[in-house]
Amino acid sequence: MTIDKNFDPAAIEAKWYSHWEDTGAFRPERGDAEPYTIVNPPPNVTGSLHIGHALDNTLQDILIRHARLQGKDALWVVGTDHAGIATQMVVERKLNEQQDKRTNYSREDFIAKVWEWKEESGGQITKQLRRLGCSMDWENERFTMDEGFSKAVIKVFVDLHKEGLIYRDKRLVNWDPGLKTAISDLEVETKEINGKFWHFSYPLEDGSGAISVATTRPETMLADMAVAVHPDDERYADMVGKNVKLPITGRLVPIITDEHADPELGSGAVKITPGHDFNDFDVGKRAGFVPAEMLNMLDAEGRVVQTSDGLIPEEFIGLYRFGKEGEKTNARKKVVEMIEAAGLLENIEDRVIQTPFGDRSNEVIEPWLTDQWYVDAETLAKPAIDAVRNGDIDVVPKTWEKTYFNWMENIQPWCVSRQLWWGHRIPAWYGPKIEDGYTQKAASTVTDFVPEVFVAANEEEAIRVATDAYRKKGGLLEEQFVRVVQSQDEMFAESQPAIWQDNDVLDTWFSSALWPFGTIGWPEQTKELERHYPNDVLISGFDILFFWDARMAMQGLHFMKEVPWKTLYLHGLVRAADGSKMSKSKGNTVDPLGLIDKYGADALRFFMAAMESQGRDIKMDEKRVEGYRNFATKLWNAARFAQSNGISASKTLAAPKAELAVNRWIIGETQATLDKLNKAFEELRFDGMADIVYHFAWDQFCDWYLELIKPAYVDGEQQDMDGESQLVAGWVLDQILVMLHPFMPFITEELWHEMGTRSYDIIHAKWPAPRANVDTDASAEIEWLIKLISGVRSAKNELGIPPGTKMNAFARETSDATTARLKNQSAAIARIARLENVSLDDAPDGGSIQLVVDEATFVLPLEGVIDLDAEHARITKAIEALSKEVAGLEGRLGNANFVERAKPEAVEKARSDHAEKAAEVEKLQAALARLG
RNA sequence: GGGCGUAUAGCUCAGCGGUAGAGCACUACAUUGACAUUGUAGGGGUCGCAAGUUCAAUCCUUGCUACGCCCA
Repeated sequence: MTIDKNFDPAAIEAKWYSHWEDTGAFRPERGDAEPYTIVNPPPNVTGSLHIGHALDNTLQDILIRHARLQGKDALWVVGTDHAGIATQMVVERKLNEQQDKRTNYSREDFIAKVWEWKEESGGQITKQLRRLGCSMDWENERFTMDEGFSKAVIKVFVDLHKEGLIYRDKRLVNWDPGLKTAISDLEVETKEINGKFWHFSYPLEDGSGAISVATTRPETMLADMAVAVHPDDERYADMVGKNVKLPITGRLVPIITDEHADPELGSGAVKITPGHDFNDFDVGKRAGFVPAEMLNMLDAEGRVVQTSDGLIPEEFIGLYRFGKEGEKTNARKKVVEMIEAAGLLENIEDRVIQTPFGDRSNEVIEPWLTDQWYVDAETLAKPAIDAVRNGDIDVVPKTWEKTYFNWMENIQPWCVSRQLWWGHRIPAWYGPKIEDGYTQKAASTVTDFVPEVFVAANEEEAIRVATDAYRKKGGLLEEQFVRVVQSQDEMFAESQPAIWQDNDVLDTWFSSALWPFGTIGWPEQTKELERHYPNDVLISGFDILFFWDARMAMQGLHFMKEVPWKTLYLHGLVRAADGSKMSKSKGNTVDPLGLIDKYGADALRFFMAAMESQGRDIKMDEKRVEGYRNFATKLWNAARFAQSNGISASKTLAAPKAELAVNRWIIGETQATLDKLNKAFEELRFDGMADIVYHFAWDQFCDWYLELIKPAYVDGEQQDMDGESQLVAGWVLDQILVMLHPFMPFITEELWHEMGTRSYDIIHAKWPAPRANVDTDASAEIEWLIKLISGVRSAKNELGIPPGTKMNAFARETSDATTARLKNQSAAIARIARLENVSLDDAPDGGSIQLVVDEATFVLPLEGVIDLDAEHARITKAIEALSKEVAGLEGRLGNANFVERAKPEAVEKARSDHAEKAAEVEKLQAALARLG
């Protein structure tokens, strides 16, 4: 086996990934080992891998591979999210392309079509995650709508309902007229748009005058129910209690007082539309209107409908609330025109308006009065707040705690019903109120019909529960049973006791909140559940802290009585090179698969790790990805070099015994690197991890160690490497491969096998634990050698002497230790520093380079080649730089305050630094004097 | 309006109570030798501004400025 001259990532990536997957390498049987668990944020089944996924999943894979190398029973749960709205939109769009539409199908048929789409085109992202090298447990891949998980979702709904933590309520919701569904507060994005502020004059009923109101939404005046003024506003004191006769509708509405009216804004009086404005809803409730009485004037698509008092003129019915692209009708415009025609339009101001938009549809959200299901988030949030406060959940970086607390402490009821077909259908059935009589046929009452609600895990149980309930209330005969129909209309059409299921589905996030336990068996009490809950860490972007993380904390604590994960690690966004947010519409996205094609998955992964410093977004920098591709190439070539020098796979896990200083040194460096790396893992400092391995592999191992042990050429032929160095180099290379494996799984697996026959793949190797000591003598010797070599190289470079020039050296004032080192390292000195002979005799007269290394001065004569002036300048420059440092240290040491009050270590260090540098200055000055 | 974050070399970013580092870029030199996806050497920073604390501040505190994000 010989390593190819060229490193081609593509050639090895597919090979090793399928090997791992085929051999079950991602989930080895380790039932007795300490468990380690991460659940992957389930990507949308419609999704494809974007750069954010690449970051998120790389970080997780690093931790999972590391845990696996540590011998833990590492489980990385993977699956996809059914993504209610997103998926339904995709399939509807496909139908539209064929001049077809969802409503041409029954609910069942449409859902069947979505499943069909999912089987054919969904889950593309799972293939792409494989290309990134993610070592997930594919054998147990989950889907938020698979049978087991759905069971968990239904159970959670039923149980929360039983506990009173889920309830149905009529109140204003954020209604998306584009998608025709309610959405939660989190799915609303407030944006500033340029709008207008219309000032209308509302005449008083008694003809005694008028009151001026201003609004940004004139069309809603059709459903006005009051005019409010501030209780302290003297201007309107005598009007309070009177009625206004609204223009257009002629509705009589009272002038009321409410703190909400801001005396400073406009005239100080505001129109109140409780059915279409969140503030007005509250004002309306305070004024004594119950939600069921509040006037609604819009349908699900935002078109005007008749209010229950029938006062909206016929010409308005069916008009869209305001004009926008594609909507020819415009209730807003018509209202303003009619007000103006009536002479009641006072003026129009330009104004920037905070406007709510649906995050998926980008439609202006309409506050709409409907019955929806709500989760009592406040109650569920409390334990989740405590868990972070008392450290059961460790938030990394800590700065996010404040954001978490702030949101959780002000949490609002969570609207979880969605008017969609794709998703978990709400397990609630409705039936007639017993006191209304279930055989009631009065069609006119159907609209306002308030049903009996039966929440049950399935239809059978719902029938049972409903039957029991009706019998108990005496509405059913003993032999009668409730049956299930499709809708309330069907029930009213027939004179039979019947129930029908809620048509809505649950918010996608309601189900994904159960991911940490629903994927590992719950509600069954499985062994997996016991072993892998709580999960060890959750890695997520901060953008889903509220959507997902916080809700997992709430549901996990409620149903499992334990936190879902011990650590919550939040990372930032990957931004475009210019710092802007990547988005498809801006066209500035970077395709991670393209980067993998170009530089290899290992390079992209290493980039993600290296750039991930806590609490900061990552700016895309393709040059750095390229740099890490170069790093992989470097490693490849180092292994090739090793192989060609008889270095092969280490036979030992422990560091080999070594006599040579260079080997003792590199073993110590390996240990030191490992210590630093382990610490970085503990602290989840991904950038630190990458930095540590990178510099050890490249600087220490390749640039110094391999150069130092490289055998010399004799008569054009390279000599054999000594056996000890072969063993040690093989061992160190193995340690590097293993340490690097979590970051660069593909190249490390390839080289692992190229270096020799192995009894296991590197994915299952043992994390290094050399327990070697740092040999301080050996380290000092090699550090000295490096200083000497660097000094010679640097001097030659500055004096313009070709680096290959061979010279001799004469050492002055050498200590015994230096004399010994010179002897020990003579081969390396000759080969790398190109000093063929280092003599302890006096140097001959004439031009020479003079180097100070510790106590000794090395004189390198080269008659006729040394430019005396240049050498003079070089030494002078060095003296100047050093003298500056010496002066600084002297200043500090001369300061009584420093000597008395600074930490003793600091004073001691200043003293020794000063002595060392002052001595060096002296030696350089002596050298300068000798130069003449 | 409230909260959070960021400001360090030309660029992208680490860092730290003892006067600064990496990668890229730049400059010079090098090549029968693992690697030009390379090597060696080098230049480049009053650490956003101001005040305070301290023997000592790029680091801690406060204020300011600029940019970004979240919530209302």
